[in-house]
Amino acid sequence: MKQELESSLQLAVEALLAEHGGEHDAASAPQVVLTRPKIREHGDYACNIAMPLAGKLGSKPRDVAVRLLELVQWPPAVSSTDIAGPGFINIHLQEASEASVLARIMAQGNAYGRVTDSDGPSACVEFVSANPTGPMHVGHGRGAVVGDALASVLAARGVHVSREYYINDAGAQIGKLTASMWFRMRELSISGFDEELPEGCYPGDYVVDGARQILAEHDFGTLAALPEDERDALLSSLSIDCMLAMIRDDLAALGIRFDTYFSERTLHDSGAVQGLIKQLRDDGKVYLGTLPPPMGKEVEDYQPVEQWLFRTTDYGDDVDRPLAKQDGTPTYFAADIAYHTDKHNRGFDRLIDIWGADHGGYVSRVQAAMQALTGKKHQPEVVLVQMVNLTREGKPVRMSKRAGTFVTLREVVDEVGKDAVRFNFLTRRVESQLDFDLEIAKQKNDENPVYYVQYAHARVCAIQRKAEEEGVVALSPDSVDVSPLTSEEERRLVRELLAWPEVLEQAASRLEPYRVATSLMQLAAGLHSFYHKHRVVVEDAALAQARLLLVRAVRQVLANGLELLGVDAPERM
RNA sequence: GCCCUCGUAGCUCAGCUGGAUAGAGCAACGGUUUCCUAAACCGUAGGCCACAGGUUCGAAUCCUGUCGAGGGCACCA
Repeated sequence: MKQELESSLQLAVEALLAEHGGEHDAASAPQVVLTRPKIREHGDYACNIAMPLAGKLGSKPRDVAVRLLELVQWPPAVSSTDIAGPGFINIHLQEASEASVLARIMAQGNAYGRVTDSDGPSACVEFVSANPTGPMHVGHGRGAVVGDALASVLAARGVHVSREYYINDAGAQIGKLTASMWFRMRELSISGFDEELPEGCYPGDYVVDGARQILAEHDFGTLAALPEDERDALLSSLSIDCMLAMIRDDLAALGIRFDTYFSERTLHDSGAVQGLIKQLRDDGKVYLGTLPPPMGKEVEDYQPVEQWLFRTTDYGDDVDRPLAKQDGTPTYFAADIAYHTDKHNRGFDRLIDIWGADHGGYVSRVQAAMQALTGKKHQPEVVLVQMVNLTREGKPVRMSKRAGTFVTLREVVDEVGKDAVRFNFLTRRVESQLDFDLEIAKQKNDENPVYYVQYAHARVCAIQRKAEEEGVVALSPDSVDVSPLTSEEERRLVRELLAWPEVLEQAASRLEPYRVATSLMQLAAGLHSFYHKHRVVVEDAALAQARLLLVRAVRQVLANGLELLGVDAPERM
């Protein structure tokens, strides 16, 4: 509907420009964009096109608007238009065409607002990608929830989505994990063991649990008898599996599953990383050079060394970036561009990465590298998720992985519940830092917006049960006369439902899943407000049928939205 | 020193590819339950949109600067 209206107006704009002739032609016509006014009196859609056009033509905005309305050929659904304010064109739609949305929602069900497109673009959505060296913290959880919901929203709009977890199972941190595990295994197995945990190792209890699990399946004596490098290789693999199993379990508790777990190690083992570096060297995109010492940070051990540097400055980065460390092994950056190249080669049209804000400085170099390799700009598309400040009763909960004092994501999910965690993480834009208070999120009261939306859903279910009790049988949606729905509250609900596809479209195109959550809160508010003013199960059979259809449609859209967010839609609360 | 994000009601946040009177929840105050779930609803109060310039017919929104918060800045991931 919106597009129909826009193209109608666009034709009128072009006609108006033609009237003026001269240097104005259709190609120079400003783009007509309709908006939904905040104020109801301003119609269902509003357009500001007369203002910029007036500037172009040297006449008054209101005169331009008048002439446009003379020229335009509206689709039949338009009931009236008017010109308001400095020159806004306000468009009012016929109620019938609005209300027919109810039958459409019931016919389409879960598909309402969705787009299915077998030729649609494919996208790899990479998120979480936490090191398999310990449990996930709350910040990981936010990225996980945002990534998961974003993937769902994209899928709902015709994108063929694959959810992917990049396992950082190579590098020094894994060595630390392995050493920590071996320490705990010896501690558990050797009587009178009194060594101190080595510097840099992970002190958390989860390591002890992991060590116990591995010992349950592997004999300590056999392990101890192995040559050290052989034992390290085996233990690091077992440790990673163990940590990954824990992470998957934590993700499952949040209702998240991935299509692919991609191991960084395989990129090294297959020679993909070295191959990439060689290729870049052959292409002259890499050179041997020395980087200046980093600014603003105390670095005692800086020493100028020649390194293989990627010319990312040619593609908008601040400095060239090293691909290999002093000891010759590839940097994380080298592996990561090999990884992104792999994704690109797998044929994805879009690469979308959800990263924590602490990786913000990393964006331009990966985009630069990928542009150098594929020629595509802004690839990957990176969504930076800001930090979560965990508090309890307003006091910050200090977290340190090294000290082993952090609150894990799992503890929070267990304490607060999956739905509350997910919804709270999804009601805010990712750019804003998020305060998450354990005591507030735990309360099952109105400080928790998730219950507000879920309650609206449960409430419709209660109405449906009541209708059934009273012997009111819902007619086929097509045969319900919706003309009795004339009150302010009813019309508001219809308008909210009508806007739903646009909400999904915007959430997908802007990579902003929070729009779904805020939209659901508005719909829920409309439902609650309606509920208190009007009864559904009433004597007047025609009215009862119309209202029943309305609330069923509301329920359907609430359920659709909650499903996208991964939040349950309970029938009773 | 440089780069990124943020600064809107007492609190948590929407509104930001420029539009009409800056919104919601919580907290505060007052009201609503013979009636489909009060986890709800209705009302009142609450604002120099951090600050200062600029662009524009029009700026919370765009640009520049200042201040403040968070994150980042070779050989970690």
